[in-house]
Order: sequence, then structure tokens, then C-alpha cells
Amino acid sequence: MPSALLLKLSQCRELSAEDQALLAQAVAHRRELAAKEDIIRQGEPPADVHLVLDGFACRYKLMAGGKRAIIAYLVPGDFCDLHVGLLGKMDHSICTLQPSVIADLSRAQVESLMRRPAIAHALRWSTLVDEATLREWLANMGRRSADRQMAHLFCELRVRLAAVGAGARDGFRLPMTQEELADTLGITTVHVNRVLQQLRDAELIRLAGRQLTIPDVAKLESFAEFTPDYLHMRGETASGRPQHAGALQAGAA
Amino acid sequence: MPSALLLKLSQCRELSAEDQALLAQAVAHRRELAAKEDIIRQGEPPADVHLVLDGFACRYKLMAGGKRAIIAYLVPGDFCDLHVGLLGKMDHSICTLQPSVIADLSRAQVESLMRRPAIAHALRWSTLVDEATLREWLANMGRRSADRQMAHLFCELRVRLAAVGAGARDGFRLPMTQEELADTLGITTVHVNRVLQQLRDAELIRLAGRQLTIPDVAKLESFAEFTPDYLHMRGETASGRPQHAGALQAGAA
DNA sequence: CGATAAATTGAACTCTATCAATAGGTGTGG
DNA sequence: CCACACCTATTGATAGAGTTCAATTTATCG
Repeated sequence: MPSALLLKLSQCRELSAEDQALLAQAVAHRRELAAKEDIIRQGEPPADVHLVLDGFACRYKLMAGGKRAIIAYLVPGDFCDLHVGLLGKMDHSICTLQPSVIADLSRAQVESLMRRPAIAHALRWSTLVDEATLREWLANMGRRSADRQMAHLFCELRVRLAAVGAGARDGFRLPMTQEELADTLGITTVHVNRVLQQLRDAELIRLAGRQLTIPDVAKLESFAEFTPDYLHMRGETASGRPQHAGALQAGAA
Repeated sequence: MPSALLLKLSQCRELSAEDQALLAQAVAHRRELAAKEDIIRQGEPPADVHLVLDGFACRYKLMAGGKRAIIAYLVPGDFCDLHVGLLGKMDHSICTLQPSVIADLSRAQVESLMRRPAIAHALRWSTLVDEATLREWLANMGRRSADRQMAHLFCELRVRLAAVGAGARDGFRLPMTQEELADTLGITTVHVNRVLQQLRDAELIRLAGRQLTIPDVAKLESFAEFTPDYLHMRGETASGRPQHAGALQAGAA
């Protein structure tokens, strides 16, 4: 089975055997982390570049009054801080949500990868997808009700996990607690609990322990107003079902 | 007076006279747009790279049901789509909020700029700042009340506009309507109106027509829990006032 | 098995949305 | 210059989504 990183980058373009070997070699240095361990912390100057090989992590910001905001999830194949070396210090932290395997790449290793045009291209692509995802989250949070937000998050994770071979087509293992979901959507844990119940009652999801099952993917995606275009993938992974109607009226011109 | 772009990039590093000349030359081709005109639209394949030289614009997404989410503001010196050429098509639109001057750069021009190491570095830095701003907005939206969100937005715009010489230290001209503010913060126009009144009543802002005045910058920043670190600027521009207390407890480790 | 974290429930409360109406501004054409 | 149309801002009343506080049950882990 190819690594999650290769599966992810191949969403952008096929890589030569030589490039694949270089990538495999670059991530050879692995490190195992337990759940809820910080990979890098807010305020630190970024040294190595980190990559999630296996497991699940999240970016988060600590705010005034002890509030926490989770601003991204990192699944296998995702870089934590590919470019932050340019900035003086981290403006957020990253921590694992379950036991995970992390690769540490030195600045020099990254630079040598960047000298391979196809790899450089694929890595830049992955950065843009991260940014597009951030934009989608912002729109999701601003203009959807809590139940649709939650559904949207599940739809996204389903696609991303399946794309790297870390989840099935109809579900996956949810590693985060309801408190972490709350910090992701900007709501309370109590409300997370109630929203999850609504989604279950509506038969949109099934949740047994930590295992999430989506009985009807198209139905959940329609409810969530989920369109996978922002993930900029190709092929089957991105469901490609009939879009929800009425997506583009009310122009701002 | 140096251009907004040069002022902005000099937040990253000083550029040689030669680099400055190249940049000035690259943005020589200008175009004037009225207010509420799209610069580039969702779904379009990105061709040229666009840059705001003067005026004010915003990124937005149109969503199911005609909802709109504004996910970024672009002030003079900001690129609209520096890297999106890598992606097949735009996943959002950009439109002006007031009459603006836009530069169109061909792909070739951008590439030739990127061959200058100092310019390439500064442009990459500006991309990272855009991304950091997106993260801050997400945290802002998720974990702050509407009045603090609004105050935070004003604090950010004050710093960004002042940094490129497009605003005073104690205020600036707000070009957007209350409806656009609503689409930015994810609330209704009615609520925007009431929140603005609260801020006025609390003497945190003054609003005469479209002119926003901040009588006490430190007070507004403290109320908004605004810390300008995510803008990764240097020097006086970024207020640098006493931070609000209690910013970093409640670790997630 | 006991201790601790996570999930669940209830009731009261607050913030924000919704609906609807009014007032103020601005630009255009007659 | 006025009148009209239209967009933007403002206000009030009511409904609803999400919060808060507090208690209880259910997992999880050493």
C-alpha cells in the first residue's frame, strides 16, 4: 500500500518512481506520539518541518480567557508547517488527537525536495488546498447552522480520509472528543451533543462509540451543502454526486 | 510616496532599488474598476494575477440558498490570486467594495519576479500572512461574541491600512455596507447595526458617515482581544500595546 | 475495580435571527 | 430643482438557536 503522502500528492499529479523514492526516503525518520501531545507550540520558532504519516492531529489557537479554537484537522499525508519557516514564530499550535506517527524533516531536506519540479509543484498544490479548506471552513462557520456545519465537517473528513486510504467510503473513525468538535465549530459541548443526536435521529449519520457511519453519503452531502470542489481532487474520491440546487444565485454585482 | 505594495513587502524585508524598480514596472498596467465589480469569479480558471493598487476589495463565496460569506478583505498592496494558477479554477470570487485600481500581471511577469530571490521571499511571506489572517478570522468567528468580532475586524483593518499608508493611526474610511459586514462576521444586518451602536455607546468607536474613528486604540484592542502577531509585521505599525491578560492558560496537552 | 474523562440530560437564560415597518441618503431623469 | 426609485440604515416586537449551570450516566484506563 502506498503511503498516505504519495496518495495525497498523486491527487495533484503522478510522480515518477524516482520522486516517489525521494519522498519515501525523506520521511524515513519517524516519531511516535501519544494522543494529545503537542507537535509544535504557539510562539515557538519553527525549526523542522513536520508531517503526519499516520494518526490525526489538529491546529489550534489559545485565546484570551482560556478559549480554544481548532482551525484545521491534519490527516495522514498532511504537512503541519511546510512554509512557516519563513515566519518568525508559530501563531498557533498543533497537537495530536490520537496516537500518531510524525515525520520530522530538516530544512535542508525540504529544500532538496523542492528542487524536484514535480514534487515542488505537488507541495505547493497541497498548500493551496490547505488554504482553500480554511476558506471553506470560514464560510461554513459563518453561514451555516450548527447541524449543517457538523455534517459538512463529516463530509470533508470522509473525502480526505478516503483519499489517503485512512477511511472507508461510508464512514471512518472519529478520533476527537465532543469538546474538540465544539472548539472546531465554535459552539458548546452541550450543543455538540444535541446536534449529534439530531443528525442521528435524522438518519444522516450513525455513531457507535467512535465509529462514524454515513448510511447515505449523497443525502448527508446534500444536507450539508457540501461540494468537494474546494479540495481540488480528481476522480471518484470526491463523491461527484448531483449538486444541491440553487447554489449560485444572488450575485453581488 | 512609495506604493502600497512596496510598503507592504518592506514589512518583510528591505528590497534593493533594482527590485523595487522591477516591482514598479510589473504593476504599471493598471485598470480602474467601479465599486461592486467582480475582479475574478468563482469557477473561472485563473489567468492573470491581480493586485489591488488602490481601493478596497473582498473575497467571497456564494453558497446554497443565496447566502454569501466574505472571507477576506483586500487592501492596497494585497494580491488577489498570486498562486491560484496552480489550481484548476477559482473556488471563490473577488469584488471591489469601492472604486479601485487593479494591476493585472501575466503569468510570465510573476515568474520573472519570482526569479528575484528577495522578491520571491517577500511574496511567499505575504502569502503566509494571508493564510495566518484566515486562521485568525476563523478563531475570531468561532470563539468571540459579535461585538468583539466586529472590534477585532476594525483593529486589524486599522493596522493593515496604516501599514500601507491608506489610513490614519486613529481611524480610516470604512467602505463596506452593513450588509457586507454581516456577511463577513456571519450575522444579520440588523444585528450588525445593533452591535455598531453598542460599540459607539461604549465609546470604543466613532462612526460619522463612513468615517471610522478610534478614540482609544489600546482600549479597543483590549476589548477585541486583538494581538497583531498574526500579521507578522515589525515596528510601530503593530500597536505593540500591553497585551490583554490571561492569554495562554488552559493548555490542551 | 476504582478513578477520571467523556457523554448525556434538564431547565433557565441570552444572544442573535426573523419579520416588518420606517427613515435617511443618493442618484437619475424629467 | 424636484420627484421618484432604490439602496442603506435604523427601530420594535417576537421567535429561535445556542449557552450556561448543574447534575447524572456512561466510557475508558491504569
